[in-house]
Amino acid sequence: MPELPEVETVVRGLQSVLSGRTIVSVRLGKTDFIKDPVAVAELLPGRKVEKVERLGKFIRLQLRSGATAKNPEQGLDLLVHLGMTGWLGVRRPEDPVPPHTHVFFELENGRELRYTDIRRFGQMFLSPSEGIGRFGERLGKEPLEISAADFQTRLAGRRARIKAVLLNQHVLRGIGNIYADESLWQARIHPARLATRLSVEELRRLRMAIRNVLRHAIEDRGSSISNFVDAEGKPGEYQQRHRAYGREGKPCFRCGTKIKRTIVAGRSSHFCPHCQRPPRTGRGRRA
DNA sequence: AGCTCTTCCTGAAAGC
DNA sequence: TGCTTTCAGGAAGAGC
Repeated sequence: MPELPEVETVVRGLQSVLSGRTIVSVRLGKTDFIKDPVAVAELLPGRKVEKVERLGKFIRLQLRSGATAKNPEQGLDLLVHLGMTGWLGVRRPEDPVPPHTHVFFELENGRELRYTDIRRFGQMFLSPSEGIGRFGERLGKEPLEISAADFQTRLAGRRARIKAVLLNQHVLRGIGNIYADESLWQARIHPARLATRLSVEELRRLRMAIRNVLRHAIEDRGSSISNFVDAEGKPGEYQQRHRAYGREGKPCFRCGTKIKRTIVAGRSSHFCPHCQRPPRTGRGRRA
């Protein structure tokens, strides 16, 4: 499932093949995950992809139209969220089209930018480039960029369980269920702890764990769970380094205790019951 | 404010 | 064996 490292992997793959390319035409299949499909179909042809970047779990394609004296350049961005099963990549038109491919952008160099999404939990929408600042602010901070001081104040004020806080894209952007569990395991913090009860030292440890986990995951080109593959179709390898996620019943890499799985904040959560001590008022579990 | 539950969707895996 | 049910989860919205 695409989280920050997977989206970063896709974005890096897209940059080389998509930057400078112009969209010639648009073909759409199912459109229930697109906010304004008519606008996508009508406004994108003729626009050039200037830049590809990641905003949390969103992929941002910065598009520019051919500016004339009469028509000053109107910056437009296409934002794509891969949801659970989304894939975005460039193919040749003659390449086989996987099932559930719903968006085709024909490019001027004869290639095709395609969007495939089995479950259609993804999102696609347009935004004026000027509005992207406000969009980014609502999203919370990049976990690899946030300062230690900012991290402390943002998280310490939260009364929710730390797992819920990590998944909240308005606090930090880009962390999903896998990397929340992996980071909490590395920081030795139980997912059901209340964020506001974490010590300064624990918050420091958590920030470092998040940075460490995300950086290694990016190096490994993400985790291939749910058939994730990058923009070229290559799987990631970080799933081989998971220490908590998906390891229920297997020994903890630190102490050998069996990893447990419970529901915290409505999400399946994996942790070591020995290294990650539950809160005193311990709840937040269910069979 | 933040919790739980529900909805969206499909395919894999578990259950019978 | 083969059909049915459950589960997975990112995000948003309802209701409490």
